[in-house]
Amino acid sequence: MAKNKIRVRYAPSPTGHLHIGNARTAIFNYLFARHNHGKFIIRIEDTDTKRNVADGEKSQLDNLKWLGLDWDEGPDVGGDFGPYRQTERKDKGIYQKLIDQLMAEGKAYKSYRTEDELKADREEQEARGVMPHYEYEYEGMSDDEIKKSMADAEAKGLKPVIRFRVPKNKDYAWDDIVKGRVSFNSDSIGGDFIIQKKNGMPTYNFAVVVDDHLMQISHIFRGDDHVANTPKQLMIYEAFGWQPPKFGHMSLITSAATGKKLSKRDESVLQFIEQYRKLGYLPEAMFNFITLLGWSPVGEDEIFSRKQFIKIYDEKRLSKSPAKFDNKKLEWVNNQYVKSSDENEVMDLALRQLIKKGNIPENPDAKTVEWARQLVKLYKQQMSYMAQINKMASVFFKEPEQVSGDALKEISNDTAPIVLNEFAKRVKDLKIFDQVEIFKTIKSIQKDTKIRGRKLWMPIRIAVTHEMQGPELPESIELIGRDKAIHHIQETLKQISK
RNA sequence: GACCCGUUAGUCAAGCGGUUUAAGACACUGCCCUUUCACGGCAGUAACAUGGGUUCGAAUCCCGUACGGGUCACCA
Repeated sequence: MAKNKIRVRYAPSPTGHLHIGNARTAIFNYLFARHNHGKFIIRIEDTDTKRNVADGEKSQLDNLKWLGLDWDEGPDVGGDFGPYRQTERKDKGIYQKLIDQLMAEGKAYKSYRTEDELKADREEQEARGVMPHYEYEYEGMSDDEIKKSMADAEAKGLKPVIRFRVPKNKDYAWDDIVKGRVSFNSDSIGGDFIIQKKNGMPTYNFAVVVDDHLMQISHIFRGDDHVANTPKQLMIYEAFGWQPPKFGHMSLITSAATGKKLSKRDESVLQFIEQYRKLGYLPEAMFNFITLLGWSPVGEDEIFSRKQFIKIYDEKRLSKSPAKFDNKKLEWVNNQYVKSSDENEVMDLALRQLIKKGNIPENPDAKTVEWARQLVKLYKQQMSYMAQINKMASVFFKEPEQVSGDALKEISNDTAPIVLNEFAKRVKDLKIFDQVEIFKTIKSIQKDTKIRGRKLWMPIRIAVTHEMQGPELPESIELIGRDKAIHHIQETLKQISK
């Protein structure tokens, strides 16, 4: 690419774990940068010091790395445009200088209206049915009167915020990369907005503009919820005479349950990457799934590696309409990866889940590890995320509950007890207890009893595993072990003989 | 309430005025495979929100309506 340098950023605030929506924003910026051989930058927007949490930044970065992202500049790796935390930039006086400039040019001013007053205004406006907005507090005053009003406020001990003087009745428009032409009239954005808080911190709308400009950001991909911020930011670019970057506002991910944008309170969807990570989802699969939420490739394939995504990524294919988060599809994608992934990777993750749940000891011996390996291999075809192994294979670890529901119906007949009695008896006498012999045993029962097919296999499956579905039966029985298998069968026989 | 935006099957989506009797995937249903279930293979059900235009021709362009969403903080 020979055009201007492509530089994009992901700018999280360190207020908590990496959210799915933010992860998606990060991924699309990353993909855009890598596809175009540009730079991907991380900047920490920590100007709201009250909301910052201790490990927020670290958690964000860790989870991004887990997803397979890497960046060229950022708080942890440095770069030529640092510092990469807004609080540090503030300490360097970067914002103050610019704010002073705006004030000197009459494009910003000190505002002394208190938060209580503003709140009252808003309530009154809302009651009147108009959009809540700030009304210019010096309306109609001469320069001298303004000066006096400010002096009076200072005398009362009020601390000012700095507001940006919004131009009257002026249209601000841009060609959005995903939405097309979007336009706002300056009168509809809520009045002169604050660019510096009472405590001296710049506000988001001001700091982003300053930093994006200073960091030479060329494109901004962010969530749809930022559309309304864009005209404000455009005004600031204009006030400084800076060239704004290109904007792309991506549709939001919504909850299938509520239809609303994913919010932290919505418990129908796991919201944080961290949670998926803990459940043993594969990072490649998460990357794959998230990328397909609101973006689609040209062909008909759905499974792509990170490298392939980088190659085929095209920001013009970002969707305009919001996408609901579909858990089933997520699980399907994960299962695709589990099935085709490296055995050791899956094994490793699954082992950790087994240990976490206490199903195998903290430091398993070689024999247990080998046994677990067989177990994981057995369930690999049907697992989506690794934590499922604990439930899927629960029969291997604890005494199963009574057979019930469809499974009970399945074995409530005359032939089931015959099969089970025979199987228990013959298995007991087996010289070698392995899957080959178990298979032969089942066949021999068929031969002698003439019971076959589902009526033969299902009772055994249900009695031994208490599940109606699962991996290869002989192999499963071998792994469960002879004593346990026989015990389960006897318990089941007791239950159905009543 | 105001301002912005969106609307193809249950869900994700392709589609960019004629090649569309509208792809593909998830989910669902059925069949096949495996002397069982699952996995896998094959097949099937199912959609252009609505009313007007424009045009020889509209899912595709324009306008209205309905519905959905986003934003209106000294949060980002």
